[in-house]
Amino acid sequence: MTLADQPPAAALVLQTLLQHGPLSRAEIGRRTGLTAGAVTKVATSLMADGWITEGGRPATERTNGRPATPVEVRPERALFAGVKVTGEELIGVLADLTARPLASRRVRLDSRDVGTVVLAIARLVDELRAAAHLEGTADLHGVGVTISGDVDSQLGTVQYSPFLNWRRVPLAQLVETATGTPTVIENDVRALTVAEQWFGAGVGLSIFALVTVGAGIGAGLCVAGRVVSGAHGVAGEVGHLPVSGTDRVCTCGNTGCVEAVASTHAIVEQARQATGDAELTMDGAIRLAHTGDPAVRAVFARAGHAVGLALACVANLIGPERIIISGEGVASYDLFADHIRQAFVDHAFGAAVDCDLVVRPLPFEEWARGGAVVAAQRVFAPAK
Amino acid sequence: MTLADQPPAAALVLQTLLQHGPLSRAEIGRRTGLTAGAVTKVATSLMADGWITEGGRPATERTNGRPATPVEVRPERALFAGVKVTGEELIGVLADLTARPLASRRVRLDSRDVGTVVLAIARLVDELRAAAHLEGTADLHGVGVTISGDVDSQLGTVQYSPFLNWRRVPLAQLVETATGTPTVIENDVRALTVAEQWFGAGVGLSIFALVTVGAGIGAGLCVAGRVVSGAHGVAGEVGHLPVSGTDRVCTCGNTGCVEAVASTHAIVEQARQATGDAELTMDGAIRLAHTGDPAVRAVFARAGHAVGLALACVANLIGPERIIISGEGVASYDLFADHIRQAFVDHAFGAAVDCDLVVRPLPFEEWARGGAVVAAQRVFAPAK
DNA sequence: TTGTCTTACTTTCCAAAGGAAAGGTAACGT
DNA sequence: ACGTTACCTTTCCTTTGGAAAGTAAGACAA
Repeated sequence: MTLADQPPAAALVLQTLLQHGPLSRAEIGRRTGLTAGAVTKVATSLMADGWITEGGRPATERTNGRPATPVEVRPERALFAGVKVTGEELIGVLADLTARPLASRRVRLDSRDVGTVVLAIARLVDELRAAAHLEGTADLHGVGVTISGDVDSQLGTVQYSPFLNWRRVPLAQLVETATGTPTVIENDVRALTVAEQWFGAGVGLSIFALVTVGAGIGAGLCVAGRVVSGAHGVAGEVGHLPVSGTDRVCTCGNTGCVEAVASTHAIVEQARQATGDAELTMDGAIRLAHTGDPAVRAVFARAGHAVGLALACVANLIGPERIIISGEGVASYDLFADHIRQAFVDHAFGAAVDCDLVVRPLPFEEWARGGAVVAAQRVFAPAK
Repeated sequence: MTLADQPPAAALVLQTLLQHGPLSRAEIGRRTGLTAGAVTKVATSLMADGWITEGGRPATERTNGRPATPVEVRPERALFAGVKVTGEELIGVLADLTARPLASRRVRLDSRDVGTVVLAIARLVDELRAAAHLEGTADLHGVGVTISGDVDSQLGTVQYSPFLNWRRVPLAQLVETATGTPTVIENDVRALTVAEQWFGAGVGLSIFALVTVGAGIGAGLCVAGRVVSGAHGVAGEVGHLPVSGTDRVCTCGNTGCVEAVASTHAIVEQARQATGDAELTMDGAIRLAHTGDPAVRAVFARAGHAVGLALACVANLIGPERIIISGEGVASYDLFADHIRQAFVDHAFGAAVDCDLVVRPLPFEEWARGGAVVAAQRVFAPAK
């Protein structure tokens, strides 16, 4: 089922293939530091177990010598379900071993009661499982549930979820029982970070950050191949970095938080104040800004400035190779972009400005896919 | 010479003994996860090579059964020199394997020319070497040079040092040639962080930060056993987090930097403005504050507030188990302490307030000791 | 066609490392 | 004295991956 009965190097080889597509055995050896003999043995073993297969075009060009026989991952070897839980709905995705999404479903939640939600998750997973059967492959290998808030993925418990008002819920156990499938849970931003680490804009980077801008503003940090969880479950809380003046009060009760000026809610509120239109929506504000309304544009400018400062904090503190900017807020990115960049380059210290800023509009399904990747990690990156 | 001819587990065992004093073989097995047999083998091998010795009181209490025979590190097995280079002087320390300082020297620098400094380092190391001979043990095993600025410890080059105005100086190679002893170099704050990680307030913590407050304000981060270097050599730049208002301009040209209000220089300058006394020194400012001068006290309060915000940023972003506060500024810590703590608890998000704040007055020799520890790391934590 | 060159892959052999398990050892209590 | 307990040692064995020699498959040239 897992790689447990494979040699340790098998995980290394599989990871390399997952991240870098079809490769010849020789190339795998070069990248992993294994000898050619070792690669052959591992590859044979992985092939016997259906994890990889020969075929696929080699990435390398023609040369002298014997032509290479590339091997590649068999994506259908294992399927995973990822479920993102919000206060209002469940978003589910079925993904294969290479994290390609095969199906997705959304379900509204009418109750935030633990039992109800667990049942809804189980039903959603069953639908995805049915879709998996349509794919004509084996059963689900694992389920990954992601949720915002304080999640202890080791224990498998949700320590505290503000949106659902849950405390110390052993969600992994509950979902595992309800679905009959091994289940892991993880904080939503961290799961998204893991997905980017293995299959997104973080592949191959030793250290990077993922910042999501939207209803909330959060971040995931990946250092030396592991996503930082923080000693107390708190990490990547860029939304509450105190960098944006003292005039607005954040939902957390403080002043100065990035979220107090740059969250969707904060932007709408400020735009309403600026225009005097108490009914203004985000879309309306974006339209006004696009038509050049100076007051609304100033709101976006300030938000962009705050986000830029937050990115500078991240860059100055951990020195990432790249910061991936994402989230619903990215839809109106053109309104912030210059201000984000400007504030960032102004306040990034020294070589920290060399940090690469990348914008990725990750749709909501991507968040659910993060869950699937976390579940898949149990297979291809065991015991980390 | 090194642990190279010892089994891989030897490093693990030696590290455990270095960090947790005399332990019985059984206890080592429990802590490292090795079997009893493996520990015996490794211990025998380490003992044959002089790294450890039987003896020392066991930390555990009397119980039934055969009494334990504790083993402990032989500190004199290897000696290391640590040198901290500043713009004005060299500080050198001779330390043993357990990082205990055996001797220390200071030398004024009258030139910042590379050749001159290298020569002065070599002379200083020779003096320490002489002291080592007095100790009646073997020769120096390694030299660790630390220096503030952008240091690439892999390459062994100082990429940029503002204080010395050096660029791309292959210092490790130069010092190694001049002293005839294997030499490593490292950024000074990172070296201090490594020292705390192995032998200080960071022992046993999975994630912690060290913040130094003084002429500059910097930090070292230790995540999952490794000190973060940053992709571009920049990391832990808390001094330039933009959290402290826009009225004062930092040396980096920006406004809002913590250093602009909380560095020694900034405090003196603000105190001079507040009192109108253009000759006021730091000591004078501290005296005035202690006698209750409200204007000067406000300067310290603001500095403490800024440092507290910076600590909150660190806590919110990486979620350390502990933040060690250190540096020359700690001398007047009583003037800041409450404001630091207040700003920290106000702005630390959620469980991040559980982060432990510890004050450690690390004298300047400790910085040099950091270099010795970095050099020693090459022995007991190879190839990390 | 044939030989040589180059690179890819496979096979065989082997040394290292640490686990499992059994045995030896030194204290205590009865 | 004897059992109990926990520590330590020894022996044996599996696993793992490296070294090195051998095989395969194409290009190229004579």
